[in-house]
Amino acid sequence: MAVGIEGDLSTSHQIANELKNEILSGKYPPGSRLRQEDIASKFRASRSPVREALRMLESDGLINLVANTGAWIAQLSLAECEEMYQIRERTEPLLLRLSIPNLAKAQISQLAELKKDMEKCKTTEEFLQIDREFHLCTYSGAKTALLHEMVARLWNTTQHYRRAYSKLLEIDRFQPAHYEHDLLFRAIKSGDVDDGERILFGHIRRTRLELAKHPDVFIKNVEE
Amino acid sequence: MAVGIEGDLSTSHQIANELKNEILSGKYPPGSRLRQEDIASKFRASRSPVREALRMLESDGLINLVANTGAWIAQLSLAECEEMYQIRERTEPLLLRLSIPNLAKAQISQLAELKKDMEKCKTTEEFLQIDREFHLCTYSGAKTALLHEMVARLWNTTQHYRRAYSKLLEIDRFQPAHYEHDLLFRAIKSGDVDDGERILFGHIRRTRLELAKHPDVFIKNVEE
DNA sequence: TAAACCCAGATTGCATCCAATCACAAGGTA
DNA sequence: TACCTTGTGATTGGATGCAATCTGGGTTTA
Repeated sequence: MAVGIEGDLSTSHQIANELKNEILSGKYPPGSRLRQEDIASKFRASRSPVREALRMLESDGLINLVANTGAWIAQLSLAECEEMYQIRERTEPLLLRLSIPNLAKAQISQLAELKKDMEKCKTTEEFLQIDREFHLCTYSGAKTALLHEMVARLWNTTQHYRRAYSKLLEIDRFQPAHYEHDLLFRAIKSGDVDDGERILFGHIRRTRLELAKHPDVFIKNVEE
Repeated sequence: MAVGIEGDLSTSHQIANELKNEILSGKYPPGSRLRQEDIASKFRASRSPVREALRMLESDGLINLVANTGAWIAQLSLAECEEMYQIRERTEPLLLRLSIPNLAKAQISQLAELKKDMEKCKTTEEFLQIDREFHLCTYSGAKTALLHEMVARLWNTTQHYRRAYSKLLEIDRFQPAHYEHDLLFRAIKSGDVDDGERILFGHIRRTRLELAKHPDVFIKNVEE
């Protein structure tokens, strides 16, 4: 039985959480295989909770399960990644709209802090982390659990590609993102939901178009 | 070992598929409990594949799993259902936009057939079935697997409430839906993606507002 | 030479048993 | 009477063993 730090979660949940963090941190590259036996011995548990954990990760879209064959870290083609971004363009502005009216002053000032941190951060990993915190903070006023879940899923499944793309960029190519973050911040601060939606849409859309300029980051599309 | 009709699927998948159909057909009301042992004996299998099947259904949003406690048919509050519909208002027009340019003539004529069938159908169950087929057919031109999956999930999780709501309506209250379907069909036939998006948005939005007039269909919101 | 076939090792899928946890009712106490 | 405690039955969670299936390399054949 695995003895985790978080004592009262079931073994399968502990395994799922730990694996999720490792996958999002980039420890396993997309397409790499996960063996039940390996994971089980790593966590000193049997394969039963591992299998449950793998199902949870599959429902998060982080891995793909194939019957009688195994589990692989999810991999997106460029077309699929663009699809994800188009969905983000539609859903995240909605989430922002539902959030803005409920944001407290504490959260506005936290956003200001995060924005400053992001502008002066040095490593890709640091940027990814703070950028995620910033956007999730802009959404934190919304009480919509299901939409939050959906958006988190979209972020998680595209995490690998945001990382790969960010590493390719020169420092000065980040400027547009910083400007957009500033504009977004101002719209939020003044409570302008329409402007917030519009800016966020453009922010995600621009990133999608930038991503499409780097097809080398993706597996080639295997359609037909 | 369960011997299903569909021979080459794993036991867990067969169980998941069968349960899914039963849930969508309304056999189990929202909030009712599912016991692993009962399901296992029903399918003449052990609890192992049942547990896997329950995980699959959870990831489809059809049931809720609580650790050490059990599985329940998913239940939405009015607020959560409105949330689902708002997400649908944003994502389905996108899917329609991506579909329209690729629809073949065969599909257009199939849509015409479905529309006629829907106008003259008698029972709620029949309407639900054909309405679903109609809309999924309008999306069938899009090659976006992930977006399709997401939309299917939204339809599945709101199925119970569409049924309950439809049963409450008088026959003549269906008229607006028929008109919207006709307008949608014309937009699709003429390849007008912008008009298609706009009409579909309005169609889903109107249904959301109608639903909100029938709070009795939902559990009361348990927030705070 | 290239393609099809086949077999062994590896890996997943399922059944069964035992442990851990929960829900609920009966009993005791203020 | 109302509330808290406690114990039992029911239910889920996890470990182990075996059967079913897949993967990949070597061999055979056209």
